[in-house]
Amino acid sequence: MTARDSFELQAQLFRALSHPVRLRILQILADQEACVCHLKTILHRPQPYVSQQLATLRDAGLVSDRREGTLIFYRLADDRLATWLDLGKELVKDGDGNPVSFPPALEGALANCPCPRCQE
Amino acid sequence: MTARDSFELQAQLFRALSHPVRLRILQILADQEACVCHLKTILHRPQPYVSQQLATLRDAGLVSDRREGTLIFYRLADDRLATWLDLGKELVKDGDGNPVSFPPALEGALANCPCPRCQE
DNA sequence: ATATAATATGCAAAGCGTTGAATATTCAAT
DNA sequence: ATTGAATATTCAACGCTTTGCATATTATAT
Repeated sequence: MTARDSFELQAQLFRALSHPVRLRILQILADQEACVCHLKTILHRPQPYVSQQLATLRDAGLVSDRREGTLIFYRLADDRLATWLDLGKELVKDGDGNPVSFPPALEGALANCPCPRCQE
Repeated sequence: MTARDSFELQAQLFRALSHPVRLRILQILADQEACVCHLKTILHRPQPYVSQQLATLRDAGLVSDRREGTLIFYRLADDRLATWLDLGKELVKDGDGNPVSFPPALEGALANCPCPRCQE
């Protein structure tokens, strides 16, 4: 492992994080694991689109998944990720250099989500 | 500021960080400020290339600069950035999922650098 | 075996980032 | 005013990312 390689690997990690939808997915998963249909409902995006973003996160080693019947639940691959992402939010500035406030993670069941956690 | 916007701004920050040369520059600046010629010497890259990467970092609000005669010194715009980047290194994994070790920041004067800090 | 629900993959068009090369700017010195 | 040194900007070619859409896979139920 050369020095150049380690920075390339770090850059790959940041590249996987440099997308607003993927960041939203990670924030949702920071709360608790979620199936694809749950994410698709929250994000208002077509299912293949969500699966593609999840594949990018999976390839980067940021999330892992587990199958339960026909549903597949995704979760953060590393517990430290959520904490680190939260810390990083303090460094985000808008166009004028002012700090940015993030919306609270939306928790609980979704009325229009077909997954078992939402249908009880 | 909508929710979608805040994640877009966060994504822009990560995009600026998703480049190996820019990450090396930030690590160098985490030690102390440096002029372009110093960075160019360490990185073995042509001057316009280095200035372009610095412009990307500046546009993202990650570095700021100060002119001293004909030299321009760059430094981290936020003290918390260095700490946060260091923390993030623990999350970097190689292709097999193993942790990655980063080379120590190379400090001190450079023999082949023309800047005043190296010519004493 | 078939049908259906949930998820994944493949593919192409459009957009964006990267890079090298040429050129422009800024400052200091003569 | 001209020169030289340090840095910045512009531009074009190339490659990668994004996105929507069609299709494939996997598992369950009948």
